[in-house]
Formats: sequence, C-alpha cells, structure tokens
Amino acid sequence: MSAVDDAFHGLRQMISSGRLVAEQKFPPESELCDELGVSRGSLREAVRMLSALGVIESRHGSGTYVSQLRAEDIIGSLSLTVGLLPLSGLLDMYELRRVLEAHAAAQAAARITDEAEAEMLGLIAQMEATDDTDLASSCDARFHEAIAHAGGNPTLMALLGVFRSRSRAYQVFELPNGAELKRISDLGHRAIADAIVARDPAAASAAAAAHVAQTDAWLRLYQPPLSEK
Amino acid sequence: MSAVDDAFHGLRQMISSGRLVAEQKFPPESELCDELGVSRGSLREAVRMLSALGVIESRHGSGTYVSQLRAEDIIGSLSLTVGLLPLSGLLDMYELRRVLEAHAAAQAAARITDEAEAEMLGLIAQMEATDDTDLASSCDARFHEAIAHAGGNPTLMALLGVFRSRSRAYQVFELPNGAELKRISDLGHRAIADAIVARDPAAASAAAAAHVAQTDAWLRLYQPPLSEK
DNA sequence: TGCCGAAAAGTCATCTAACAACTTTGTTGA
DNA sequence: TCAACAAAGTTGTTAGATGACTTTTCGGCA
Repeated sequence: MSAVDDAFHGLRQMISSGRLVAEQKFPPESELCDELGVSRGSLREAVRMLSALGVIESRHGSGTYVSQLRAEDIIGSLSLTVGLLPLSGLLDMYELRRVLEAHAAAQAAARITDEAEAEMLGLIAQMEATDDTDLASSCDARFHEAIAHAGGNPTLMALLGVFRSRSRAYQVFELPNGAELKRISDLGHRAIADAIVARDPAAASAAAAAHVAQTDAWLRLYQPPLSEK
Repeated sequence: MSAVDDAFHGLRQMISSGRLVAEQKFPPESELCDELGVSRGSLREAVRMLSALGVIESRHGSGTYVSQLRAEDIIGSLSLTVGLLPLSGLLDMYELRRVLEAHAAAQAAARITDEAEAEMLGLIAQMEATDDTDLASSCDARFHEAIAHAGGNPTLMALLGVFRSRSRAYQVFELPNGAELKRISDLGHRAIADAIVARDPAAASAAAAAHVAQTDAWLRLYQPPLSEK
C-alpha cells in the first residue's frame, strides 16, 4: 500500500473507530506522521483528500479537526465536481432529480409551515413578475430550495442542491424562445405551489415531476449554452 | 486565495473549459507548477483532492489523466465517507433510500431482461436457503444490486450502492432474534421479486418501499452492532 | 525485415529540511 | 484588571534530492 493510502486509511480509521468524534481536533501533523509512519507531504495529501470529501477541516495556525459529519455536508462535496460531467451523462441525473423533487414536494405539502409557505409564494410572485433572466433564475433556484427545505430532510435538500447546481448552468431562458419557455415554467411552478398550499402531497408530487420532466425535455431538445460561471 | 486552492481551481478549469476532455492526459507536474504558479507540493495536494472526488486519476510513472467523468464514479466517491456518518444522521438517508429503491424496483419491473430476471431469482433462492449470515448478507446486497442494474440508470445504481454500503455495516442478522428478522426480510425480498416477475411496476415499487422501511425500523429499534470491516 | 531486450528518458511517489503565516497561549507592565 | 506584547504551537508553502514505475528509443540478432 502506498504512503498516502496508509495515511488516508489511518486518519479515516481514527474517526470510524470512535477515537475522534465530530468537531474534535487531530494531533499535530508531526505526531500523525510518526504514528502513521509517513512524511509530512504524504500526510498532507491524505488530509486534503478527506477535506475535499467534507470529512475533516484544516485551520491555518490552529489545527486539523473532524468536521460536523453531517450527511448534507458530505453530499454537498459533490457540487465541486458535478459541473464537470458532460451533458451526455446528465440525463440519468434528471431521472433522479424528477423522483426526488417529487418526493420533496410531497413532503413539503405535508409539512410546510405558514411562514415557509409565505416565503415560497413571495418567490413565485417575484419570479412571475420579472423579465430579467438572471433574477428569474435566482428566484427559480430559491423557490426549489424553499420547497426542499420545507420537506424537512437536509440530506435530500443537499442532494437536490447538487443536481440543481448542474442544471442551473444551462441557461434555458437565454434561448431565442426563452420568454415562451419561461411562461411555461412559471405555470409549472404555480402548479406546484398551489398543490402545496392545498396541502395535497399527491398533487404536489405530480406537479413537481412534471416540471422537472419539462426542463429535462428542453435540455435534450435545445442543448442550451453553458454559463461561464 | 491559497496556493492549493489556486491549483485546484486551475486544474478544474482545464476540464470545465474543455481544454482537456475525459481520458486525456495532463501536462507533467513540473509544467503545471509553472503554469499555475505553485510548488509541486501544493499542486500534488490539489491533484489528490480531485482524485478523491473521482475527477482525475494519477498513474505512477505514466501521467495524470482526466477520469472517464461518469456520474456513477463521481457519486461513488461518497462511499469512502458515508461510513463515517453517525447513526443519528443516517435516518434521513433511509428516507431517500426508500424512495430510490422503490423507483429502481419499478423501473426494473418495466425493463428487466429474462437473463437478469433469472439471475435475480437465483440470488433470492440462495438467500432463502442459507442460514449463514455472511452469505445471506452477500446475497442480499447482490439481489438489490441486480434490481438497480436492471433499472437501467447507472447513476441511480451508484447512489443506491452508496446508501447500501452504509446499511450493510449494520449486521441486523447477528442480533439475538436475527433468524426471525431474516425470515421477514426474505418475505420482503420475495414480494419484490414476484412483482418484478409479474412486470408490475406499482407493486414492485410498493414492495421495495416496504422492505426498506422495515430495515429502517429495525435499525431504529435495535441499533445493531457495527461490523469491523 | 522483423522482433526482442536493454538502455534511456519521462513521470509520478516519497522524503527531508527550512521558512512563512496564522492562531493560541502566556507574560509583562501599567 | 486589562491591554499590549512576546513566545510557543500549528498549518501553509517552497525547494531539492532520490526512488519507483512506465514509456520510448535504439541496438543487436535471427
């Protein structure tokens, strides 16, 4: 086994064995090097790997710590990379997004609070009123986030955030017929919101699935330009 | 911005900009250091991060390459870390697993081939016949894998694999009443298989959801021991 | 000519040593 | 008691040298 792998598994085991729990501080690098039998360079490479995966966290001048170990943080680490997937491999993800958005919408319909509902309605009103594509995109994202949040499952919310971060890069509304598409999209949003307001999970689920399927179809059909961001 | 971050974003951008595509080789480390303006140590830390995330791949003596950039590989990188999540943060994941297994089972019922069906039935027969908990666990995993595979969405299959890798660490069948639990579990599997054989997506979906919910309930109730693996 | 093996070049892997940058702790002095 | 400063501790970065593995090149031989 290579030195970096040794260090990686050693660090990982310190957490899985329960020797270190969430938020706790690792020994300094020099001690870890002795214990794991690798040089500082190799150890640091292993630390970076776990840090990229959202498991640990280095603070300059202070130390290296176990993260909070929340599922949503670990899933969120995917957002660093989903943007690199080619469009071809993306359609499977849309199938997942459709299923998960439908579930989140259904849960939201069952659980949403009055304040969250008011926020959601405010976003959708703003979205319908504007012609600015940037503002519309932003409201779109926040609208879906609000629903996922109301669903009450942070892990699901993180996963949907990852999928959406990829979809958002495709600027459907910038297409020649973008205004027409936005109008249809607004109708889809409104159907979801109405179902949630009516506290009807089945209707919310169906509306959300239809909305995602629609976006998916546009993506396949027009293959819109990628945003620079 | 720190040196490692510079290198990380530089490498990432080489891919997102299209300068390098899947399977293509990066320039040697020395050139990358010059171009990105960082030392070799920092560059290597950035490379390790992207490699942990499944985006690039270093081959000793040969070079550093962009990965195949398949969604399933990038999602699969989570399996390195989900095992570290505390049990408390795991129940949200079971909700997701329930939804996704249900979808996969429905898709399998709609799409499965005769050969895949035969394999699935072989696994379930073997599982029902044995008392060996290790063999049963292995068949259990492969049974669910076969269904996910038959569902035809590699991304979904990878995601379910991640969730299952975590569940499998809990050895429900090792509990005092493990034999009883296994019998119930076998019935759940049989219900899923029957629905798939009958090409009935709705029934398959319901059976799969029920099965996952059952496992979830056992986990909450008994909090079984973690495997050492 | 064609092929095989050895040598050479190219590349990543690892280690050591040193210094820089930042944070935390301890101490001093008013 | 508190503020400012000093010291110690820790991670961040760089440089150079050596090892290990892969690929290419080239010479020898049938």
